[in-house]
Amino acid sequence: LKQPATTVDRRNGVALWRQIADGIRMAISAGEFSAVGKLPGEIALAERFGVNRHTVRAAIASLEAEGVVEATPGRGTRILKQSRLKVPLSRRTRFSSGLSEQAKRLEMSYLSSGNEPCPPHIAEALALTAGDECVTLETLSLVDGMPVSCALHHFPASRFPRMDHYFRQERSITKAFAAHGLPDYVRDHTDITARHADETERRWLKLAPGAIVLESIAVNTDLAGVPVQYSLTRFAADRVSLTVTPEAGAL
Amino acid sequence: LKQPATTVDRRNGVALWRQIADGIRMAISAGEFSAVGKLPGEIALAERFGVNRHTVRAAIASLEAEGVVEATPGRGTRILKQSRLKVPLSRRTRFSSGLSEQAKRLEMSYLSSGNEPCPPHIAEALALTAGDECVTLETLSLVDGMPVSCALHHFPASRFPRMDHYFRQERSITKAFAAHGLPDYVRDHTDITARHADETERRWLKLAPGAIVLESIAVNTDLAGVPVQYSLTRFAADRVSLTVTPEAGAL
DNA sequence: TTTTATTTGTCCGTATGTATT
DNA sequence: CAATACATACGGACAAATAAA
Repeated sequence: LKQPATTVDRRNGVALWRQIADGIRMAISAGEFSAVGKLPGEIALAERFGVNRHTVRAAIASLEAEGVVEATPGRGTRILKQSRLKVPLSRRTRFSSGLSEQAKRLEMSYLSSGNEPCPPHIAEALALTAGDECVTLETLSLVDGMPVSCALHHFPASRFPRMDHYFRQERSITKAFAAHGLPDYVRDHTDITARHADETERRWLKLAPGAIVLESIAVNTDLAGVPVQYSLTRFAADRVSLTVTPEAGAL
Repeated sequence: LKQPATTVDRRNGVALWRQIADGIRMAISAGEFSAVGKLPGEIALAERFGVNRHTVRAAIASLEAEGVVEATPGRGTRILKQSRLKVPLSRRTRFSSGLSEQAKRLEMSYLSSGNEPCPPHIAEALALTAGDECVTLETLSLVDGMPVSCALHHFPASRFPRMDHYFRQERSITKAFAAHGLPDYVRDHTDITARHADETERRWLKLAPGAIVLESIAVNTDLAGVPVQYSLTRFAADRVSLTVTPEAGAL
């Protein structure tokens, strides 16, 4: 009797079909089936994971809903998506730079904005005193029409009172800074974690339940080192990888 | 009627209690309850997540099993572990540097090693021709006894034929390089993605099913820019955040 | 010390989701 | 498309431990 190649655990809060869907997705992005361009048969997959064929079917159905594969009776399950977008992180990180070679259409759309007292931990990062006013801005980045990241930005209201207004005009944070008389800015530091996407993120990024987001918390400063922007960005983990390079200076 | 502050989804393969456990763990590491040092009551948490108290209890039970919190009747649920380990990424990234202030015991243990023809994509990164021999080395990093990351390293066999041997003696890649006559090396670039942990990673890193790993692919070079090391490192996402800073130079 | 409120722990039952045969 | 077994989630009620009045 053959031992299952990949084991899955029961009774741990994650349904078997989801664990298997994740396992198949992982194998796809590792290029395991790229030679044939389609998945092994349902029975073969069931043996590989040591589960029933119905369970594999449930996993494939969820991958189909994600647009990762396409199952056709008699033909098999074809793989639709494979590679990830490389998002460069450097000392001069901008949305457009580095992505233009990888895609045709880059858009940054407006979600919401506001004006509120700065939360303590953000005030600290922006070198403000807690309670100082700050401008908030929520944005969504799309690459060739596919949502890639959503972000919540904080700016000191005293220095950049109309960031939201200028952003809605220009659809660019760099240009909104320029409109405030700041021609250039650099990345101070970036903190990267990963977690499951919540409901709002899944809606904005068009993610399936259980999907993973890469969360980056970044602080930008002007050339004198004074903080000008605090950003919390969430990337769809299965669509991007973050690439840290020294070429454009340290991040 | 009050809207739940944090939303969780049903019927998507991830149990509610697991989503809530992740949500509470996230809030803890964000320092949300650090003022009181304990969690809100079960009823308050149930309202916050919009679920039954029993569901919150299941979440807390799993956090208790992880050693994150400790529940006592009448007293509440005390927080035992607080923050994520901040793993610095810089041009001079070393396992020990930057972590020594955050923990007492830093260990790097040996898992396995080998000698094999270099896979094409790794050969390209190491500036070798495909099929050239390379030394592989698998390691596990522990911080205060808790596994934090596991890694698979590749080295050019012609230049560093005994990396595995020296590593097993010294328990340090830096020292193993030094034993080969390479006193210093720097990080060229790092590629970061996130995905669900597979079974092997769950076993090594002591992770629950459904847990997330941050995967970093890094290339180190000598001071002349010649590649010396290709590393695939998987971090337990709920135990670390990767911090990219320019202080020590670019990563 | 007693009382009271709060909080965790345990019991019951019921409905639905998950996985196998 | 069954039928079955188990896990998950909810609702209510009450007991036990703790802390504060």
